[in-house]
Amino acid sequence: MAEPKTNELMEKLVSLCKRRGFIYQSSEIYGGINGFWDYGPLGAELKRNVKDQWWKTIVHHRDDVSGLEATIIMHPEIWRASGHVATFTDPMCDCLLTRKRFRADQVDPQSGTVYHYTGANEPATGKEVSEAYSVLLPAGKPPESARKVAVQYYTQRGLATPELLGERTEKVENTTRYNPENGSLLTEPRPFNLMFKTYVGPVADEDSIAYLRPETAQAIFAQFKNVLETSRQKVPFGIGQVGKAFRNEVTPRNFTFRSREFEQMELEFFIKPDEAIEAMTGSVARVESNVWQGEPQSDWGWEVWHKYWVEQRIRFYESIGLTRDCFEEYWQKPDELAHYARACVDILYKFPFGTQELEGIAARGDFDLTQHEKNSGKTMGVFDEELRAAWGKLDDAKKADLRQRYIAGRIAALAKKGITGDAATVEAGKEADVYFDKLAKGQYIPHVIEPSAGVDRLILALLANAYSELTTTDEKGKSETRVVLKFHPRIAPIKVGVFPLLKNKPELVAKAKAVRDLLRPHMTVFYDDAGAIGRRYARQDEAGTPYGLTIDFDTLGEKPELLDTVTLRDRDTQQQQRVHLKDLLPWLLERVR
RNA sequence: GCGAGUGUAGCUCAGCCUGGUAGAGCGUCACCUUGCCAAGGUGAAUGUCGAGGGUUCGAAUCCCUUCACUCGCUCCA
Repeated sequence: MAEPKTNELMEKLVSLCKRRGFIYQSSEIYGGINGFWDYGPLGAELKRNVKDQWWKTIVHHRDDVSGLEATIIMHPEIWRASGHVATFTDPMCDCLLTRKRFRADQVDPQSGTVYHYTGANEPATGKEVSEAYSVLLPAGKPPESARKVAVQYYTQRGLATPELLGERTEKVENTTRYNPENGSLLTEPRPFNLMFKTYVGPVADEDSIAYLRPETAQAIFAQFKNVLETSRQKVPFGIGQVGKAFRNEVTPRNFTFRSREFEQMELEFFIKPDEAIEAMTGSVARVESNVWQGEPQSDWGWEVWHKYWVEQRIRFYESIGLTRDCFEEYWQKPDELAHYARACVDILYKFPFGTQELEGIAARGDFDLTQHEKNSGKTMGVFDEELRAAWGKLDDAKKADLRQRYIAGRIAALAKKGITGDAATVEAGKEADVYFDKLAKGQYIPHVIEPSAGVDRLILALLANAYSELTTTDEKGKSETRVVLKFHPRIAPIKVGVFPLLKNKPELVAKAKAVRDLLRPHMTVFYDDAGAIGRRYARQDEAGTPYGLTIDFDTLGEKPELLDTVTLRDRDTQQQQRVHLKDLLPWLLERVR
């Protein structure tokens, strides 16, 4: 994937973004700051359009989704409940020889003989390195292999033919200070805090620590009950949110693709557990592969809902101009899934720098709400009158069948955690008692499907997708390459450019300004009278403006039958048509929204 | 965080090796011109040479430090 051509495209994109005002480096006048990017005039419009389109599609155009806008700083307990405090603060250490990084708590303990050195020198040149180093030699291996590793280390420090100094040995047991692969000493474990930390209130002490949210999802879970109450929604329903999130990434890379401050568009869609569906409808619908599942049905379990949302999300991308062949779907394999996930699909976009994740659609079970119920002590369950009624009519055989399958599922889950045999059977039985007791009363904790998209990487995908070059050759044989950004009209920062054919004719200028004023309440319009008309078209092509309007002498009535008509030029085809002013607004609105 | 490379006008880059006080093309702006695809003319603006320090009579140029970007490791719950 690292062909020069692709890097070239990224370089062109980066410089275009700056030149035309899509994306700038944050704090550029002070030398920039790693992992932060600003959106310029065109970028701000583009991003706004994309977020609006998501919001319209997910929230406004559906009855079963409500919106939320939560704060960036939340109670720190939220991040303990979600597991972020634990997983985002693991100490890490690096191999001093190969630079490979390890989680300090995941290094396998080893025993053997440690060979310590105080340094090394090079008799031929008199150079000396006085850094201490040591190598762990597993029992049974010859001492030469330890020395060989040490020699490699000092060679990296600038000695061509190092002679080791101050060798001494030491027996150790169960140490985690050495690389299991080559015996090299590791660096001291250092904390890697991927959450941005701050302090709430004037006193910066341990008790006032708070975090900038590393994802927007948790706020939705934390406000789940409030939204359920006030929106009068019933499961299945969703809560959507667009907002900033922050991660102290080790290495921000690939322009805005991995930034430390970024924006997410997340939906948490809450559904009934499969057992409840089965109790109410008799069976749970199955996924038929590669078949569109149609509109939501009452017998959908999590698998069909998951598939449904994958399809919905791809349709969204199609609606803003990304075709299916830009994507790859990656269904995570069972052993890759995070502990809380039942399934996860990554929608990958074929970026110039590689095929990378644009959106993840995870089936998270009831993990998050359960965690918050446990940590907050507040119930996250819902009550379903119909479920209670349906449960009352179930025969005992069906109940026993459901319970048996549930227990089998729990035993499998416990086995993953290392709990097996009688202990697992007993534990699963206890869980089943609690769970089915509640189901019988019509109570359950909803499960969730989470389509989670990164706005900034979507913007990058849209820019890469829109980028095209057009090479023209004039009559003198001089060829010229111009850039055209082929944004879908829905997301284009500027919808229409308005140009008087000539700027030294006041009637044309006045009429063009009138046309601009006619359209401006309804869409972004850019008026331009500088330079030749072709130049103005080209400038708008580069900004991705889908339509250009030219006001000429016919508009003013030079040919009476053409009075009040304008030339409408299409960015992608360069074709022109004449449109009457009275038809103009509906014609444009139909295409830009 | 490690290693390599890069950093000069809004953009693309020359100048650096061999120190002598900064240039080109494109773009931008103004005026003229221009009857539909970056036409032409005239004029103009724009640089703490990424930042800080050092060597030197003198630093874009040599040295050190630092920041940012690109690539390779690593990380991406």
